[in-house]
Amino acid sequence: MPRGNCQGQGWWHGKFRGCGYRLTTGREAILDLLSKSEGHLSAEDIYIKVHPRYPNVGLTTIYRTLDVLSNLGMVYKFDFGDGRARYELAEGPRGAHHHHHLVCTGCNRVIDYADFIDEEIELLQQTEKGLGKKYNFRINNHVIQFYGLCDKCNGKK
Amino acid sequence: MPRGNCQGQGWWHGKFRGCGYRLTTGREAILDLLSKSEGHLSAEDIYIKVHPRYPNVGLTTIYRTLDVLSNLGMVYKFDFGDGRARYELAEGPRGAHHHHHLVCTGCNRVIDYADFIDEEIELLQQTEKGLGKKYNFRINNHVIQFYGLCDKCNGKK
DNA sequence: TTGTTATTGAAAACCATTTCCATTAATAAG
DNA sequence: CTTATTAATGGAAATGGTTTTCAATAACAA
Repeated sequence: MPRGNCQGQGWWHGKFRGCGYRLTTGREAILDLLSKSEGHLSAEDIYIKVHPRYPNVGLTTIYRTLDVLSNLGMVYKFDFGDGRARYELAEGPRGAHHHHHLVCTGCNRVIDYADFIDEEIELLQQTEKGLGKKYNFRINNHVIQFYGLCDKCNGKK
Repeated sequence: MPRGNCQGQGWWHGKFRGCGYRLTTGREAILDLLSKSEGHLSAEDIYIKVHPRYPNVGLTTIYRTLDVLSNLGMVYKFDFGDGRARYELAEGPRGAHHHHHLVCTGCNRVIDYADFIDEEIELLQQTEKGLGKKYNFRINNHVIQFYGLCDKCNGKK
């Protein structure tokens, strides 16, 4: 059964099955948590939330599942510079609320923003198109992040 | 002597001295290499190039120096998803050639591009301004990256 | 030249993530 | 439903980039 780029439309089950992945308790629990949480969860965050209820979902499984989800395009993986990866559901059941990130390098707080997002998306799409053609790339993702100091951290000097 | 955000104009020496840092052989060697290399060097890359000529510049010093340079804003630190940080001189002696990155998730190749860069910068500046005001952030950096498959990796399926 | 102290290297510690491998369980076939 | 196949699992161990420790060194100011 095919495994590669399985970019479908449906939700969990169909997508998993269609790509030859099995639907397990752990995977459902992780997807469930992600869809109920407000973004930026680390593998450990997820473990701490999921493991008590599903004691036979280990940290290893969390990592493996996140990797699968990431490859399927169902989850985005971010690096906010604090030494651990963060994960976010790419699109909720009721459609995406696209946003980008504003990261405080002082306290590692991350703010989702959607201001100016339309202009950003517009520009990104043009750029993707142009770059894709020029460099012969099949672009399927992008990252925009701003780094700075939040008011609290800025005050502390 | 002050250590914090020392965003000056001059080049190495002045900047270092002004911030209370000492100018050492190792630091000069690292800066020298960075200014002569085309971007995206990892700490190890730098070590391999610098250590033979300066045997008493260890990997630890490389990391520490890169950290200092990064804090001074003289070097940008990037994560291209291959598990190691990459560093780039923020601005060459003859001024910056600003660019963003196009990363192949297949072979980890990184392409610098400067197409559309003017529009990107323009939008980024507007966004920075707006976000800074709205969220009370002192923004001093940004990242734009595109991820995809280069022609070779795309062909392989 | 000398005193102060930032900087250094080597080794050890750190810690997020990955790998190993024997066991378990999801799925398909009968 | 039962059984066979093999993907998935978890705990422990390994990995590997980065950071910390600490005694020795070297930049710099006096």
